Amino acid sequence: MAPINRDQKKAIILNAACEKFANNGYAGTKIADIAKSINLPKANIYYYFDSKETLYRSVLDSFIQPLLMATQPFDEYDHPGAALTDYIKLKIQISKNHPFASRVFANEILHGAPSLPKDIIDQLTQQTSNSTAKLQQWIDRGMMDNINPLHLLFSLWASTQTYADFNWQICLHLKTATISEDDFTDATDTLIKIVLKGCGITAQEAKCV
Amino acid sequence: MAPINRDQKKAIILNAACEKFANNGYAGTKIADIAKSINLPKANIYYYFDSKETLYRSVLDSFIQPLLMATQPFDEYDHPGAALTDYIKLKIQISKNHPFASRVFANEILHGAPSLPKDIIDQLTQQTSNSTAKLQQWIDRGMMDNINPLHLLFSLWASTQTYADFNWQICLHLKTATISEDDFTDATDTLIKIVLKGCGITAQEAKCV
DNA sequence: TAAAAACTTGACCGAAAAGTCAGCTTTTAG
DNA sequence: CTAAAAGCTGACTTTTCGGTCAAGTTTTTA
Repeated sequence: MAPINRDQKKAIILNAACEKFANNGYAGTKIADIAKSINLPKANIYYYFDSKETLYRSVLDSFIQPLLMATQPFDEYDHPGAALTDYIKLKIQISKNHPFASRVFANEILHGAPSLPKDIIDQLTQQTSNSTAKLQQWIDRGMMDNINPLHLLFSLWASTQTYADFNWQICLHLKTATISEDDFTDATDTLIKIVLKGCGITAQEAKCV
Repeated sequence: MAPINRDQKKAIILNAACEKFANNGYAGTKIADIAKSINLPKANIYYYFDSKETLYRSVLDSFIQPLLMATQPFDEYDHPGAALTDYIKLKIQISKNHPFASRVFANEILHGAPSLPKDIIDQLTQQTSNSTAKLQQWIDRGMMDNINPLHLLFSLWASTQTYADFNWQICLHLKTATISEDDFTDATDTLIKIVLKGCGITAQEAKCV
């Protein structure tokens, strides 16, 4: 018989929980449903996770790492075209690769982040400060138009995350059951085109992700 | 004693419900909490609304009208600059004026629109078709760059709604308790600037809302 | 191979919350 | 003025669901 490792099994439960939390929210999700979706008795879930809250927090936690990675282009490049191009690509990749976790996180923010640990909030705040500082620097050096950096970021977050968060709506209008590879490419290209030109960024030399 | 009008009282309950649903989601909201927030006994809520589901549906319903109004600029103008300028202004106004209902609606979409009536979905689909057709027309007439109209709309929706939906996050980074009038102005101006220039739209003659 | 450790689960418990209702008060109609 | 209609609510019922546990089985260890 396949020797199931404890961490592997926790990961299986975590994945199932992630999808359920994404589809139904925290309060709308029953532990029994998570269990049933992977053919486990409810009590078995409790052998691996202390409580519903712990399980939910673990799901949130699993998304923090990818989330924090995305700002890398702002550190890596000293050119707004390169940085924004890669940033948009990365953020849309996250929507594509973590559709459920993205929605759990979105749901969390939507409701005022009641379960988001303070240290994570601090890290996100710090990152945003760094990114806006970098943008302001580029503006000051005449490398891009005088665009409010924070509101630019808000737009980028919203426009990229929307492909995960409001997946239902996207699929409705794209008349498809799931967003295709091509659609993600279209989304990325369109956004990059609008944002670079819209910010008056000319030469770009992105490395491409 | 003040003669309580039935519709007025229903509206009061609806407002209270809207805020609670926005903050806690459908499953996370207790009828007793809605009642307590306006100092009514729970049973009184049930005198005006058959069930929690009915009340929730009514909240959703109340947001459909403002939502459908927003596309007016696409019918009213035959110039992408004018239309997009007013559209962005209108959409951000909605985030400002209906912060709770916006979030209830966002939550509904986030979870795959389980309670959205089919006829509303059809209306939204139809509107989107009209808007993208208009955009395509402007592109064909050389009035703007060849931008994928649907993805442009997705970005506009996301970027404008984010001020209501992810209000917590916006306030966190703006370091404020509530988004100020000036912040909304900044948001609007920034978005309009990026989008018009980003779409290669030159002359604009918006009426301003 | 035996004892300990790890894992599994059906049955149960208690709290929470949706929804009901009988009986009350207030308002309205004639 | 009175009877009916409308409005109100405390107390109750019912169901659902998070969480527990005792009694197992399987795996590991020595």
